[in-house]
Amino acid sequence: MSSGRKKSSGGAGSKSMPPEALELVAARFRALAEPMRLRILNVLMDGERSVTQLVEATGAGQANVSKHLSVLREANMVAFRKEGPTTIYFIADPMLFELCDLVCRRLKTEFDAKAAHFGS
Amino acid sequence: MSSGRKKSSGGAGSKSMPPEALELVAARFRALAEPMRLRILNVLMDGERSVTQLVEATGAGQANVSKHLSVLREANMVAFRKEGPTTIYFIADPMLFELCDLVCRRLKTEFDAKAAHFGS
DNA sequence: GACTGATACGACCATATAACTATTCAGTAA
DNA sequence: TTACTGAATAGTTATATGGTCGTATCAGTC
Repeated sequence: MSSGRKKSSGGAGSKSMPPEALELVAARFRALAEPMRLRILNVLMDGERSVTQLVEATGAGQANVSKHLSVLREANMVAFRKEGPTTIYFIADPMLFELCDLVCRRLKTEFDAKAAHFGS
Repeated sequence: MSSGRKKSSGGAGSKSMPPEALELVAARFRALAEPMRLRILNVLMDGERSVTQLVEATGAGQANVSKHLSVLREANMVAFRKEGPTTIYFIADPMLFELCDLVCRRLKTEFDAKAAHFGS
């Protein structure tokens, strides 16, 4: 049983999902598939920021940051509040912390495994 | 402290990551950003399958499935073994189970929250 | 009202890529 | 060898999207 897995494992994997659900999940991952958006999220993980602050922190153009923020907004990953003329964004989805941690840990594992091959 | 988070939370979020690392993480998510690839992974979560079986299970063209499999291979998410003339693919990254479970649960949470608004 | 700063939006271009068709390659059997 | 099957690849097209520029909108100030 190297790869077999019971159907009753959980709520995610097994039992074929309908196309609409797959599209929703894909859209989720698609929002995270851009380095610039990850950088924005990474900054926001340190605390809320205005658009101008994000522009400075990322080095990207204002229009570009604004567009990426709208993508993250539609994915319900960030939210904002208005404070006078400025808009302040913050992370709205706590899942992001777990998600990024999961992927980063996995990448580190693979990297270490590769490094071990050279170290042998 | 509604959005503040300590810097020492883990290995993922905080402390700005270098662009190369962000690109690696993005590539990871990019591989999961296609419904068809999710469908393939979903089938593989029930156990290993040949390419032909995947073609039948997904309803996609053979060339298309093959290309998606190569993407998943490069992302180290699936692996394969040859058995005579057929190639048998299986999930190589256990992280996928957690990852999909995480996203699916989150989607369900949001869906239920929206449904509650109508039910009130 | 006019002006300034902060942000969002639309148009545009360049690039990436999903899906399809046809072809090629590898392995097996006759 | 030839024929057949399973799988990968090349070439093409259509679409999606990231980045940039210019402009619109909106809040605050003079």
